[in-house]
Amino acid sequence: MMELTRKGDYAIRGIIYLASQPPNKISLLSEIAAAVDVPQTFLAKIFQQFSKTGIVKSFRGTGGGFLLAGPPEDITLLQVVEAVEGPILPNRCVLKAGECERDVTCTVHPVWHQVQQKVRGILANITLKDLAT
Amino acid sequence: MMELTRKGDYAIRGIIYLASQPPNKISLLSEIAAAVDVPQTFLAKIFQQFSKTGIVKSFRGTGGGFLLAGPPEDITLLQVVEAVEGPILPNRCVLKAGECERDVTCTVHPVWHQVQQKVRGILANITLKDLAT
DNA sequence: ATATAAAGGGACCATCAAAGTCCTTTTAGG
DNA sequence: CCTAAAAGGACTTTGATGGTCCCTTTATAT
Repeated sequence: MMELTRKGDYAIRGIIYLASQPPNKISLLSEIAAAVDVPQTFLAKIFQQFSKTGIVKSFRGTGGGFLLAGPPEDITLLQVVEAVEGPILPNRCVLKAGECERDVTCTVHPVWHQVQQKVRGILANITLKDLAT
Repeated sequence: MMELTRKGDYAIRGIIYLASQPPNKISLLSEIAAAVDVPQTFLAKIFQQFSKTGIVKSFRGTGGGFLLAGPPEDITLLQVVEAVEGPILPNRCVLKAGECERDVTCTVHPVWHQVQQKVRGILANITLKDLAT
């Protein structure tokens, strides 16, 4: 359980590639996809999400491509993962009150909350600088 | 991401019910299913897994049913979750070397390992006694 | 011995999200 | 205005999740 999806996996690989490039070097999607061995069309979707959440910048047309939106040390693994996988919610009832019918009496609730906090803490402490080669 | 499946959710509810019963009181599957509001046939599968991993004892025939295999304070949430959901593996490459093509060079690997350790630690610290009402 | 009450187990089905493809549109440069 | 890129929508495929059904085994009670 608690497995990262393939999408998350690809996302991390792709953005680490970006982070490993010389600063301001624009990378083509085709280039990234080939380098990290991910289907280009699928990676495209992933980078669109990156672009929307603002952790990468994209440029269209000739000479276009992708660029990290900030220095690698400012982008955390948490941001990357949550950008494509959504928020980290070990159990449906962790955040959204009301989603858990057993709401008030749920003794397990605080445990999942603790898990969530710990995991987010770990991921928030790792930056792309730590991960880039 | 990192969501518990419904199976895991049901499993926890079911076993907490057991843990909340008087010691040595045998509970029927039908009774548990009704109490925790889970389809009985589905819960049956879950308790079969519990039975296999040895955290509950089952008795067949008239007067049969289920019983916690030990005192609630000896059964951890980790055992319960892993019994039905399998081991906690945030990323495919965490445990099984070789499953990760990028093996040796994978800088993310240690991060997932850390996540795994923390989560297991939290869950291993919670027993059914803590959770039962 | 036989009827009955339970769990065990296998096969099966439905639904939904993950994973991936394809095609058209928009944007920018040469 | 042609070409190179990303953006975006629609679609398909695949597999896991969630769940049902039915038959078998085991045990008890009459």
